[in-house]
Amino acid sequence: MAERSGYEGLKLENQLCFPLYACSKEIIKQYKPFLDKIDLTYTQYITMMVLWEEKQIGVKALGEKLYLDSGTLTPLLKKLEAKGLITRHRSKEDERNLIVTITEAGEALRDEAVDIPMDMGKCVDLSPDEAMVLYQLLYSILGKISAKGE
Amino acid sequence: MAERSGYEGLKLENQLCFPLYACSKEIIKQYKPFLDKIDLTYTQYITMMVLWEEKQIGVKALGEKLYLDSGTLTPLLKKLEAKGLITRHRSKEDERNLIVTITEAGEALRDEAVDIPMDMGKCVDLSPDEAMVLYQLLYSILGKISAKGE
DNA sequence: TTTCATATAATTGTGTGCAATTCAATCGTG
DNA sequence: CACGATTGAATTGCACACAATTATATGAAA
Repeated sequence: MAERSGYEGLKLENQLCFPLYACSKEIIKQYKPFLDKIDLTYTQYITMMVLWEEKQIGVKALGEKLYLDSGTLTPLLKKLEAKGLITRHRSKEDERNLIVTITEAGEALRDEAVDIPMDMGKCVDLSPDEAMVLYQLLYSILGKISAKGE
Repeated sequence: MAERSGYEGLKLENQLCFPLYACSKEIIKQYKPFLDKIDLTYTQYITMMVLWEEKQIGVKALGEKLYLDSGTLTPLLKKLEAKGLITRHRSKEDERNLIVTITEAGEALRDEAVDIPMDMGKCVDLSPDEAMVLYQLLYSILGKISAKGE
């Protein structure tokens, strides 16, 4: 009621996107000390999380899971390969597809990473209910956006 | 109950941080077509949003509002200056402080940006209640993290 | 089978994002 | 006033992130 300028929408505090963006960055920053211990960046960490589950996956499927494209993944995967955590090779059936496979060393790293989720949970400190609500809202948004792009 | 591997926490779907990170990126991607029209990147856009409100602000205060540091802001502000949207000059009282001031052209851009929040609202499509809950949870997290760093 | 369209990863270029360092200005203490 | 500590911006170096382009491989159609 107070504001009739027509510019109300153009305020940082009135945009959902901004706290989302800021929150994401700040939480990732909280991960840094824990990830430093296993010498991974955040993006490398979420990539390894997929590989700890899948053992083997194509770059395209990996990109869909992580919402990342080959421009980001190609150099990142080369670094993980250089660290000895994964191998990269072309699919025999279709040479266009590059398959990423976790190595022994990559598997072993999982044991060193096992406490990170709990350590981080302490940093963020939401109630289970709040976490659930937030989680569902975020995946609802992601679902709607993905649906739009087909 | 089903899973006793001890690795349950190390799954992408069980980490709050991941949907937050993915959601932030995907929404920013949705902004692109609208921001292209006024030739701003997302980071430049939120910077201009502060300046449309404040007219004039120091780099330090700007960084605190945007959760960005001088390493990000310095080159970004130079680009905005090159576009003629802002000016940069040192404070007379304390030469360490760099003051950013919006120009006429910067003010004028506000009129071209005025529809962006509504256009984006259509893209995300949450109910007002959901948006409010999400908004409050995010600022609650941001508040707790800021409080920890004093 | 040749050729055109499609699929996929890699490359290129631009713009963040942040830690660490540097540099200049200011402040506080003796 | 001197000088060491602090502050604030700029710089440097590294790692994304993504749009656009390129290159190669596959598949489909004539």
